[in-house]
Amino acid sequence: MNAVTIKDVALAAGVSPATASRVLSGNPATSPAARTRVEAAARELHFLPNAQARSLRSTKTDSIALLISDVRNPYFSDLAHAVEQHARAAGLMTFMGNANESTEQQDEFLATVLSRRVDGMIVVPQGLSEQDGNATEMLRRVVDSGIPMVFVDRTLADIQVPRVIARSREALEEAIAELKSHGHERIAFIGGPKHASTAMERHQAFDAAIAANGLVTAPELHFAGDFRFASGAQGARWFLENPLAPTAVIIADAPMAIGALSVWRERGLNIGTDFSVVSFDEVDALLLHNPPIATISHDLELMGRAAVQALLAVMKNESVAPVELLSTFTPRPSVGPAPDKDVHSEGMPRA
Amino acid sequence: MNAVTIKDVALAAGVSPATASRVLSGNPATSPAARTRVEAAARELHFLPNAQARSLRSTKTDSIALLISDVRNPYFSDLAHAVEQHARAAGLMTFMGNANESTEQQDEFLATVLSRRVDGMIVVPQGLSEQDGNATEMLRRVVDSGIPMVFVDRTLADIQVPRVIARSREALEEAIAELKSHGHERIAFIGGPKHASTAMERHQAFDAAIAANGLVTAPELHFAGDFRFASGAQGARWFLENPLAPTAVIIADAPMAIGALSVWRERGLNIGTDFSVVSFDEVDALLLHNPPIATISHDLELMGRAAVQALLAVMKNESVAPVELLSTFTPRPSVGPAPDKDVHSEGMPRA
DNA sequence: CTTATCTATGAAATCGATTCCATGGAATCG
DNA sequence: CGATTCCATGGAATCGATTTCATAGATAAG
Repeated sequence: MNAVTIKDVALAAGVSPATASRVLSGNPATSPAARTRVEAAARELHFLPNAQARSLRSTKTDSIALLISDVRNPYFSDLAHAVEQHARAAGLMTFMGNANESTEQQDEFLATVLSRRVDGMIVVPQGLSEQDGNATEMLRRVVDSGIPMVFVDRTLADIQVPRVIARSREALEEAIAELKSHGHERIAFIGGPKHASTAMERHQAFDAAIAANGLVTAPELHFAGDFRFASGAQGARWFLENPLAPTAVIIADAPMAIGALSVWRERGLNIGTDFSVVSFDEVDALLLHNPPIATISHDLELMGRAAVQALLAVMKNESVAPVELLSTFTPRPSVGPAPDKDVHSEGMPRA
Repeated sequence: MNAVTIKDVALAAGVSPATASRVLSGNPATSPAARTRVEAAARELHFLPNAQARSLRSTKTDSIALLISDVRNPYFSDLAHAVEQHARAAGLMTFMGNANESTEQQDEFLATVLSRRVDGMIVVPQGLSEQDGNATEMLRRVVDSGIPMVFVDRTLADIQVPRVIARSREALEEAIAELKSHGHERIAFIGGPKHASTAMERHQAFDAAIAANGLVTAPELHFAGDFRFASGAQGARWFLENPLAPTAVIIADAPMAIGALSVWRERGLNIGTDFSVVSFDEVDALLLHNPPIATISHDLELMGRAAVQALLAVMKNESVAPVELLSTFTPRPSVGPAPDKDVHSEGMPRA
């Protein structure tokens, strides 16, 4: 492999490995003479330090791990990109892992990364700590190991770690007020999986906003998806067949929204006319859709930056206050007047 | 941190560290008695081996690195997901890095990963080796270091490494034949950046197919983008203002296609009527678009699997033949009859 | 019953860096 | 000028595992 070790460099430079090490790691206790010769030798030999040996001794790695829930969800890839760029600016390499919405894969990544050592971790956590203790056991162990860690986007109720999350309450209020002003009274909600705190937060905020606006509140208006395409498609069918005949729907993330829209398009329905749609997350497919979909979105660049800042603070042993970012509601033509008749009886072209 | 070392486990189990190590790494030269006691002690103490120490000695890490060009491009996140799942199935952890279409970030990741040791690397390489030697110098050094490596999706002409790539020639032939059958004669091409081999391959295949079909061939029909949203938007304007008044356009990747479509939509143009569009990559936004966009797509699950298989073979010192996957053309309503009059004169609503 | 073979084990070397400690020589001080 | 501090340096210990090597004890072979 890379046969060049620091001994080779030291030999070539005519100094001891200790001195070579000092020069290469910027220790000031080195003479200019030694410095130039070691540097020349290192360059000459293409010396690349063995990070394992280095951090085995020094316990520093200049790298962090980032665990996201789903690489293929643009929400998370945007977040990942932001985290990576800001970490890079702080001199930290980012190792990305994909939990794939599974606690097993989350645990595997955590264990690997913990045993390979990183200086800190930014985690979008999964799991239902309350009901299913061992779903988050590994995570708790990692936290207990003392490695600097922050949660981003999602949290776990019973694991206390600095966090950067989004608050959708206000934006949902706006969205629902907007729907109400268009005459909608029965609004459905296609939500996310219980293991994601964001799903719970959005669901509760939805209920609160519905109640505050005096609109119809019923468990039948809530569909439990899993934040992925297929469950959005299911939700779309559920919506069409809903006995309460809702005239609008709010969807808790983009992949589900896309799944739903693809079903509705197939059935020839007209969004904004037959019924109204608001989705979380602002992604190309929703903006390019005809009509464009009203969204509740997050500034992921900001979220990524805040997460990195929080982690850097934790790494410096500073105390970090939780960060709550506000979501933004953007009205678009996917919200239109509530149809006179139910979309479910004759208003619907072919269902 | 994780204060529990193998010595603690050995002590607790009443054996030497050597025996503990043998038990924990599955060495058969261990007595059942020792085995049970060490295993119990390890479980008891929540022992997590220090991967750095382990692989410092053993030079095995059970992990690979995956370098992609752009996390936010769904094409690559799909590929990443496939690679990750198949690597996982083979017992390998994947560390993902994002080159962000920049050779600098590519080099940083390569250096970090090389110095932290991984057992192999799957790389979507960037850079123009022919013209700009040092753009790929680091990559060459990594290859020379002897670490098992395969290229996926893209290649570099002068670095010989097993590869898994896609061939678009046939699919482009089909696409262009389809366009021709609809009466299109002047077809434009919005291509990718020179540093990506896929951009070159698609461009050449386009030229070949155009020539084979006896259609208009002219440098003015080619726009050089960079595989990203903004350059697609530029390309869209370039297309509308093109003096040769092309009636159809093929776009070399999805982010550019989305950028272009958003411009055209803003101007109120009707795809499939005013002019026809074919895009590479099959992503939600293109399928949900109205009308759906005809695409030339790749089986990324297959590509990811092939890449992992190739890497595993290289790691076992087997020789690996290059893999070429065929792209698939899927006609959709974004391809329609060529307009009688130029879209560029009066056919165009408001430009 | 003796010798040869095998098995499980521990002590010690090893991987490649960093860091503690001791030291010789230069610089500073009284 | 002698005593003291400072500086750069090399030798050796260290990080936490794996692996080599030697050995005691058990087993098989003659």
